[in-house]
Amino acid sequence: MSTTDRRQKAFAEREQILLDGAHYLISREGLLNLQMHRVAQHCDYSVGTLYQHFSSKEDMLLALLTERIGDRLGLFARVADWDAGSREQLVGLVVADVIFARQQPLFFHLQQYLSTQVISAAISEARREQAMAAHKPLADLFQGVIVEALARGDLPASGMTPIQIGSGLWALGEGIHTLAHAEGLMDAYQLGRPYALLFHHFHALLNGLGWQPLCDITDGRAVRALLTRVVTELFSDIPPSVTDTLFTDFDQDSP
Amino acid sequence: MSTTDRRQKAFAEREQILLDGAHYLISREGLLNLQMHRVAQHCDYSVGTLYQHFSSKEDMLLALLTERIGDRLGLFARVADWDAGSREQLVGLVVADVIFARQQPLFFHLQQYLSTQVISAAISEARREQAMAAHKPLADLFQGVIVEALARGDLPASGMTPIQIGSGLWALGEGIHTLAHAEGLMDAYQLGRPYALLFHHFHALLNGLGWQPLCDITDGRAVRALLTRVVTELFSDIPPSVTDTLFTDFDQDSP
DNA sequence: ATCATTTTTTGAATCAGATTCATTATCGCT
DNA sequence: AGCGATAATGAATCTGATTCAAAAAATGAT
Repeated sequence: MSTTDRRQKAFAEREQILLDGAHYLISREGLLNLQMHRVAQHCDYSVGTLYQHFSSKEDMLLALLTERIGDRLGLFARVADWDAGSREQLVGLVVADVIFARQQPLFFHLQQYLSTQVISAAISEARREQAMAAHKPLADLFQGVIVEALARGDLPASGMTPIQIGSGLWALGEGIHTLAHAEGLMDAYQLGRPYALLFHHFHALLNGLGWQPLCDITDGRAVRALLTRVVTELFSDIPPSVTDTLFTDFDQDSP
Repeated sequence: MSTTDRRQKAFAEREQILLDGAHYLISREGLLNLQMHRVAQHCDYSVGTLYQHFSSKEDMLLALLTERIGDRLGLFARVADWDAGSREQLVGLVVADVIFARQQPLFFHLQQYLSTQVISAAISEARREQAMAAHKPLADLFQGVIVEALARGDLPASGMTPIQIGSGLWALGEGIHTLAHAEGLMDAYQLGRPYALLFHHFHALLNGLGWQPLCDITDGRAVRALLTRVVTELFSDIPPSVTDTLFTDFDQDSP
């Protein structure tokens, strides 16, 4: 067994090296220009070895994506451990999401690329399951906030499951990311900073779901005050250049 | 120049033939298996001729996508001509969107595929502008409903532009499409029919924005009644198998 | 109608880059 | 050291998009 163990460990280590190499190359030359033989070359392994780890290029990219989910979860976990109301926590999750989107734009490009039917066809079942499993804690965490809101009575009971309730909120965030990343769209329609819009609509949706305490969305200052609180209490270590995106645009000078 | 005119016309006609051929092949063998030489072959032209029309495969696919926007607009236009309140009209637009998504799943796959940064790099500027321009009437129509709602006082004025108000609604729809199309996601989290969820959250968001008249989202019957009205008044010609998706799931047996 | 000129079409050849697999090297063991 | 077993290698293969030199067709002046 010892032999097998050692081998497995070495194998896992090498996989890490390969993924790091791929990440490095993408960050230097872009996703579009990533070539398998260059990854192998960069890591001083042969192409064949690369294919010992990944069944295809797409498979490798999904592994890269899956790796990052941990970082995302780290940001989310801060929110879960935070002593605050369920509504604040949700806003905290959205802030975490936006911070992550800014810190790791590659993650979103990969996600977008790999979830395309055309591309996802080339991914092995095992790798897909691994990705699903890695997402699980994240979904659980999100669901946990909703379950607790129901338990506390912040949110009126309905016939819907917590996940169904959450799906709208999730979809809204996902949709804003899509708009934000769509080439030329933001400029064409002068949408300003998409993430400022996100918070506005997020609160509107929460209000519409009857999530207590309600928030006056016409009061831009109140919305911003909550964001500031989230940032100072949870994300004070994140560079301001990243958290800046959160702060407004369209209602900068409202009362 | 009669000669030039005639040539241009013939050229445009051939482009149509090529696009139809591509569409036919995709519908038979899937987007994944589309090959340029097969398109040429199928239409009895040479590969070189194909490239006279499209600068790359992706360019051709965007042309195919752009072509369909007209169909989408057709569904949307019915709603714009409909004599109803602004809130009903918005729901009508969402219904149109969902019908289109079911009728032309290829549209969404293409949209998803082509908006990927990796892929969109291979598209000519001219084609991109053409696609943008084709989208314009659709955006205008959507914006028109919001402008009128503001004018009628159905929606409280805020510092936001109509498009900014609409962006949340649009993002929600876009996000639900994304979830609906993500491989395995709906099953993994038992979300049921995504489009039933969409209407629930859509009304919640409208309520949260203060869009009059408010709708009691706990009353599943009322939500469904409005959908039925939209379908019978605007989309009675659409096969029930398509409009079925609209009708719920999670609150089927609520009071 | 003929022919020189321009424009269009053609498809075999090229090219890029992912993937394979026969060969070579390494390992663990006796 | 020698013997399988296991892993690594990278040149060769394969797929499929794209190009471009040559052939064909259209134009229009004589």
